Amino acid sequence: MIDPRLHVLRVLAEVGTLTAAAHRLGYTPSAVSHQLKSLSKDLGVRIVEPRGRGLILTRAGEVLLERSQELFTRWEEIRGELDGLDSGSDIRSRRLRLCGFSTAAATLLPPTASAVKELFPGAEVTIIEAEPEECFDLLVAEHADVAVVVATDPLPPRGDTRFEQAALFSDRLDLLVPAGHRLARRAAVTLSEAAEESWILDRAGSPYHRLVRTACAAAGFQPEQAHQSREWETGAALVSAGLGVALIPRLARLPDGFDVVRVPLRGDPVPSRKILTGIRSGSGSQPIIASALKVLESVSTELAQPE
Amino acid sequence: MIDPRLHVLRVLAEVGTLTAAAHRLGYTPSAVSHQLKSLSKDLGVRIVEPRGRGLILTRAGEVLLERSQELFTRWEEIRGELDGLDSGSDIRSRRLRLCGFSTAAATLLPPTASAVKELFPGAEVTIIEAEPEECFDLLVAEHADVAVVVATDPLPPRGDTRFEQAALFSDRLDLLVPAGHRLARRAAVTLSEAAEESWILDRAGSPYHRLVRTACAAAGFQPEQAHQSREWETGAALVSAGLGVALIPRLARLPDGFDVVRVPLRGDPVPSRKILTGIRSGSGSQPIIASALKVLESVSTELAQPE
DNA sequence: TCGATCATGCAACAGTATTGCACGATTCGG
DNA sequence: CCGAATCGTGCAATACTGTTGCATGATCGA
Repeated sequence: MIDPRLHVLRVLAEVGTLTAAAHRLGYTPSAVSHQLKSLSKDLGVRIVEPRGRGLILTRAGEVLLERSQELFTRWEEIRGELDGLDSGSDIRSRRLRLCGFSTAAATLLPPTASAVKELFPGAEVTIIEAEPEECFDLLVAEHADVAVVVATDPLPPRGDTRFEQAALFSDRLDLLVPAGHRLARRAAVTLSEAAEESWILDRAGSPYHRLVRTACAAAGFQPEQAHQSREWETGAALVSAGLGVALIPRLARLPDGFDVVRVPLRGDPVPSRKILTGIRSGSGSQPIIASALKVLESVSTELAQPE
Repeated sequence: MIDPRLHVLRVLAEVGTLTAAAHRLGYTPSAVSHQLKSLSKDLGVRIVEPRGRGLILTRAGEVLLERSQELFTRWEEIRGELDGLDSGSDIRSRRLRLCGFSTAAATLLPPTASAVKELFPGAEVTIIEAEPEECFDLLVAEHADVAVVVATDPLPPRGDTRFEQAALFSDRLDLLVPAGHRLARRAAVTLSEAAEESWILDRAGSPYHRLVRTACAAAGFQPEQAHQSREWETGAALVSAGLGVALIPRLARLPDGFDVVRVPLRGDPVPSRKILTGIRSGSGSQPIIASALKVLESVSTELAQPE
């Protein structure tokens, strides 16, 4: 509704080079170049200028971006208002697209989807699994309406007026140990009790790696990284083989067949990762989106409740 | 920048039938039908519904129109802000398109254009002659930036938030009489002194016809219409031939060679037609448009001054 | 009831946007 | 200091969205 070329401009402002922006948007550099050129021509104002071998926004470009955000927000509000009063017409029903990182997509979103479908009969609910940073791209591109992401991630734009973010719940971390481990029988342990263990982490630089290091630092030690794993499943396999211990979010379900034990952590604060929701600014006025957020909340407390 | 389909919807709301809207927009009915359909699909809301053999807006359509106007206004403001701070880049210079009814296009706009061109070197200034009602269409379609119209015209949407209208000046009306007429030598006359004359007017229903009748009614008589003329020039020819008298705005210049005399009118109020300017709401923040309005004002007082 | 007016759907078409590739400019590593 | 890599841009070919023209069914006025 609002000129999509503004999205292109915004991505360019973030990444700094036209090529990277194009890649992220699924266009070719040539296309992005033309879009910006035509936008600039339509406005009669120069909005980008070469800086090194990349492009930066001119003052006009920055102002354009800054001010136009209000348009997007306002538009989402209007959409919401429209949905609200269009009682019962099902020209194409409602449509809701939920996106989230893998764990969320597997555990949180399916029950949410079916609950929303019950509240809005005839609505079409889609689930998209995507990396957290990708999620926000999906939001702006209108390929998704609600995002569920991990707060710790590198690029959840903070204070970005494009989005409204809200804390959903804290996903507590459990200590994952082999079946025969000295801590396996304990009802709960503090993180520092595992300070001397060998640790299985994601590779350095990854969001999860940072999360674990931060938690351990808060407990007063540096984990010794013995092995790397990206997926919970491989991590569990390594733990099961006695190669070390790991932290795993309560939400992450493991396949059967691993000889491992989840030991709840206690402490103050209790180690956890923060899950939050994101929507396009203003889109919360759309009934189906508002209701999705509500359902998400009840679903997540329900999942987090069992200890 | 804002979705142009909203313009289509607005015109439809005004005229009531898709075919008429299409005709006014220069599209075929088929195209308009598809535009509305795609808009409706994108929104997931029914925005028009059949009423008789025309279409009317649903409640959602009305709200959409009402609320989206703010977007257009805001966008114009942003444009203005951009133009303001883009100091000295001439990527395509500024561009200004003035539109006005025939007399204005002939007398008011040319000096305005050249004055603006001096203030904004390298700016490209265009003049478009158009009927007053057409002028507003040109504004919304972004084919023109400033309109100069006669207030008396049938469809200058009053209180329409799409436009900002401002009184420019009062164009006094002169009495046009043949050279040897009994009033020809007078320095000024009241309108009622010509009550018994034969009158040359535009055809009934035209804006000018209404204007003259209103003026005469204020002076206490009904003009007897002897002949019809659409253009000032033919009217002057008829007057010159002794077939009657006419009212002609001070602004309207007549070609040489007619044996006619302009006699200024006096009275309270002095018979005149009101000229006003129109711009898209918010676009007044664009420096070149603001300056055009300013220049227009000084140009018109200058033209109206000589007696 | 007949004729006129209207909105809509479908296939053909036109115009716009995108792609792929080549070129010139800039930067970084050795 | 130089070569390789990366970047943005322009041009012709292509793909696509949006428009046209016409036929159809529906509604209204006389």
